Amino acid sequence: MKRSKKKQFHEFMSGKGLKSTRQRDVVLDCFLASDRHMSTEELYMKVRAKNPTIGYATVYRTLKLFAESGIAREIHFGDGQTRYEHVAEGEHHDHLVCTRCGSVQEFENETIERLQQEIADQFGFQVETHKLELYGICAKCRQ
Amino acid sequence: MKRSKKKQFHEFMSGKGLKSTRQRDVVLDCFLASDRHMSTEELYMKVRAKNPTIGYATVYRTLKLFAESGIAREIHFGDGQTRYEHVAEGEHHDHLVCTRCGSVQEFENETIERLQQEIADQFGFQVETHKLELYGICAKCRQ
DNA sequence: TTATAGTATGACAATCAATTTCAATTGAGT
DNA sequence: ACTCAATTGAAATTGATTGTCATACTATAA
Repeated sequence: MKRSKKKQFHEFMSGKGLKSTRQRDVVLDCFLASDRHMSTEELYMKVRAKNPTIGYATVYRTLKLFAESGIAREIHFGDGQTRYEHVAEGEHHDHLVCTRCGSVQEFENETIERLQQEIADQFGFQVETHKLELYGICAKCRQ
Repeated sequence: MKRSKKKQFHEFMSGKGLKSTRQRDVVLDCFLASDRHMSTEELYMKVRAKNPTIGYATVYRTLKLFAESGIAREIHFGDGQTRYEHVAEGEHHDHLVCTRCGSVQEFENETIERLQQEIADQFGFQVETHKLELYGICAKCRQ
């Protein structure tokens, strides 16, 4: 699956007449090798470890390309930092965000998805994406 | 209901030993007289119209107090601007955000709320708040 | 009402994430 | 290898938000 994401990204790039570079490959590798949720800064640190000459701006720019190409998605948890998560084709997942330790648990629920669709239909609204986040205290922190 | 929000805010303030001032009253009036979703800048403009000497920082600070007091809630739609919405006691509503015209439609759905609770329980997660937003094209923009 | 102590204010500086600028470099097709 | 547009890193810039600080104000006590 990592193979296919690389491919997806490279196809997107060449389709747009954009170039494949050393730096972008490093950023891509770090991203694919990472946890699902990654702040730009976290990724920048990993990239630095591999190649200290790569600049912050490049990481920002490359992450935007990931989002455009569809292999990543921007997420905002309201703490002022943009994060990126991997996008698995067609799959949607939502988040349980612990407000104490910051951990993020994912979940999926088909019934909710369907209800969302119904609601949107009622309003004549055409859904493109959605965001569902539950904030609270995770099991570990509650002990 | 506006009466009670004013009261709620003033009780919060005096309970914390904070003071009621001309400026805060203006900001509060503008907020209560406004649409449900308001960026800080929009509110600042309205405040300015009433009293041009009130500064940006005061509006920011006052909105934070609104959130603390429970009469308002911060919302983030991912466009880099913090917005505030009115909080009606106990009520939760979710959003249909049009990515074309920026309009926001609210909705409520009890079944979804219940499912969220069930999911959280499965993970031993204690929900404090949640956020559900559907992004797409609104009926008006689709025509 | 006046004094008093602590809070609030506005102007401006500072911060933080994110973006842009720009001169120098590099990638890909010819 | 050559050309040209795309890319890069460093630094400057933006835009939102927060902090600083001297002055002004509020609320309570006296």
